Amino acid sequence: MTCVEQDKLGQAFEDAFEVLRQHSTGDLQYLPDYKNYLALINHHPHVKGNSSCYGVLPTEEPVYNWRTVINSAVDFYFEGNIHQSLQNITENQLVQPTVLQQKGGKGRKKLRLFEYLHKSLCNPEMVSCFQWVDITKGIFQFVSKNKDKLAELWGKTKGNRKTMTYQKMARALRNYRRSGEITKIWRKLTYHFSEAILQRLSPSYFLGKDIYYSQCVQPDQEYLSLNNWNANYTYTYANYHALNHHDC
DNA sequence: AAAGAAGGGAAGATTG
DNA sequence: GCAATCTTCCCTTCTT
Repeated sequence: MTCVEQDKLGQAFEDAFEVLRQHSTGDLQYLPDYKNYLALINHHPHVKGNSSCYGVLPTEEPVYNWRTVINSAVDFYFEGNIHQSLQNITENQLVQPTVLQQKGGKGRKKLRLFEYLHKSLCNPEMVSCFQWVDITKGIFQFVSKNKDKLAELWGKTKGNRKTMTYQKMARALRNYRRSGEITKIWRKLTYHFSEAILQRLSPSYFLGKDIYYSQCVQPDQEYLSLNNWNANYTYTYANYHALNHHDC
């Protein structure tokens, strides 16, 4: 991203915030998120968000939701990206290679549901099915409309006889409560990876990075209205993840 | 009232 | 054979 382009994006944000200032009901305490977002882009100019990610998501938030404004700005800047719906993704892109990973060279281990979910959460193609709410705390949320699609893919990955549904997958998730690997939190369709699972599955370099917000969403906010932000956020993270891996 | 989401008991299936 | 890990079915309760 050149300086001129950064200026343009910055200007788009400023314009968007000016609109927000004129219409909001005082939600501007979240301005630091915008700054962090810019910091990420500035610090890693080859990483950029993809506005197309949120084309498939529900748009039920108020017009002047601050995140909507931010995303509008990003969308404006990155215009030209083409919406890629779930229908356009081939099955090969979505279905993970069947089961099994090597473990220390001693035999194979079955792919577990939480591993599949965590892996899929880092796949930008899956934002229409579920997404991070707070990536550093391991909180994620299913998208009501496409949650069964994700379950179906999980079922296919496992090679189940019958079609997997969200209801059945949620039953498996409830079983995780006993082991504590994944717990349900009070929000609709929202779950939480345990610290131990996160440490096991998350890239270690990620956990220490302060460019990621310690909290994407304030507790009293409506998670369901954050799809746009999270879609872009997830996509940006995925790019960052890939590039970091490459750099290392 | 209806639909969706959530919780859980119980039995079955698969796998290491 | 056994334990772990789901999967499947079904019922109830709660929320929107």
